[in-house]
Amino acid sequence: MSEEEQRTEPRGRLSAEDWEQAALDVLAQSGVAAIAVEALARTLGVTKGSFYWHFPTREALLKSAIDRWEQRDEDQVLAQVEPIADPRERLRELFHRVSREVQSHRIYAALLQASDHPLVQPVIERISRRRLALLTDAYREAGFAARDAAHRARLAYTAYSGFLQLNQRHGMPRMDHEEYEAYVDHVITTLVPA
Amino acid sequence: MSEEEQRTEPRGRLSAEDWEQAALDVLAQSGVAAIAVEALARTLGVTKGSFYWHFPTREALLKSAIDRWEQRDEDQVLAQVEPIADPRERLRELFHRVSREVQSHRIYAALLQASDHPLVQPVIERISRRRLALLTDAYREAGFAARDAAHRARLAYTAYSGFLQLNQRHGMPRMDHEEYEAYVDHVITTLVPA
DNA sequence: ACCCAACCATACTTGTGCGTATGGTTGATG
DNA sequence: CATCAACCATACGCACAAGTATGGTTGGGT
Repeated sequence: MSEEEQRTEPRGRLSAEDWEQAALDVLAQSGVAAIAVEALARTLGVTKGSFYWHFPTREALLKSAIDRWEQRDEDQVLAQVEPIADPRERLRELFHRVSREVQSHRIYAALLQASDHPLVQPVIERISRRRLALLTDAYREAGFAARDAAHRARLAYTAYSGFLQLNQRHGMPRMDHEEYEAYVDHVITTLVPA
Repeated sequence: MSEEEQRTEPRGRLSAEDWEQAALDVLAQSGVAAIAVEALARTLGVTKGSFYWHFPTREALLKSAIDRWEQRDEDQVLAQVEPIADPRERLRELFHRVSREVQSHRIYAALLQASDHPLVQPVIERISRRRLALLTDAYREAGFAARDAAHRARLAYTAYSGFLQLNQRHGMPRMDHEEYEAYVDHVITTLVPA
């Protein structure tokens, strides 16, 4: 979680997807509340007149953008991790991947912070269930009893969420790259059975 | 984290503290954004005219209320846990206490969710530092090397934050009382050295 | 060349919540 | 019992962001 990413605002006419992408960028950097149609219009070089041609309402944009992200992200995670046969190795890889991604986790963190919003609450719930199930299955395959697997998965997932919460946006004493790597290793050796 | 708590709205004239307490109640249940002066006035049975006698602005109320909570909460935690001599026992007690408190953690969770707010950001930062230091010290006393102690403390604290985030307000598959106890035990045996 | 659908600008209306202005009520105190 | 400070009500003003109404522009197909 070190590099920066930036979208290039499209020149010329816009499509609904352009608005969704712009919304996701703002979401990643400033949270759900910062997604305002006039502000978005400014960054896209147009006015709200354009927006309300593509979407009936701000909520509609939010929904489309978030759904688009959820789809992309979920496919990506599953494709990268599911094929790994050994469950311990799969868990380690999962932790490592998660520790290196940037934009997608920024968005998840932003959604997490706005999880009282009626539109994002079900998204968070779906994602939590899916990822928790992914972890739980891996732990079971790794030899954990059903209950312990569920608990360990929950622990891992809450640690992940809490980390996003406390680091990305503010909060904790920051770590440099080297210490961050050491931390990730510590987490893996603590939470993944040898 | 199972019982409910409720403040009784005071009859008769109000003081600044009454407003602060009401604000904290709303904060615990509905988050920072829900602290609105007209809404608060309604629940207190008065109008905004009253509010602006006690406080110059909404932000001032927020600051006072949060500061009051931070003070109370910090004193309480430290008083209850610091006297325990054995570091492992202290850690276990800490986890258990944290798992049973309600209102104070609701408030912390609410603040966590609003940690991009300029007024709560420094509060979260202070609290994170203090609690992280508390944990780190305990792990060091328990025999961890400096680096490992810091990492384990961070893991424990992020798990705590993430748990609050994902449970209290929404998100994860909910647990009944018995399973919750089992989960806490799992966390303790996983994160506290035997 | 023209025309229509896609796209955008301008100028509104509306709702919400903070803050202000001003005057009324109450209770402790001399 | 009179008075003054503490407390509260009512009625505003104002800013900000969403949404609406309406008309203008642009480009690709015929």
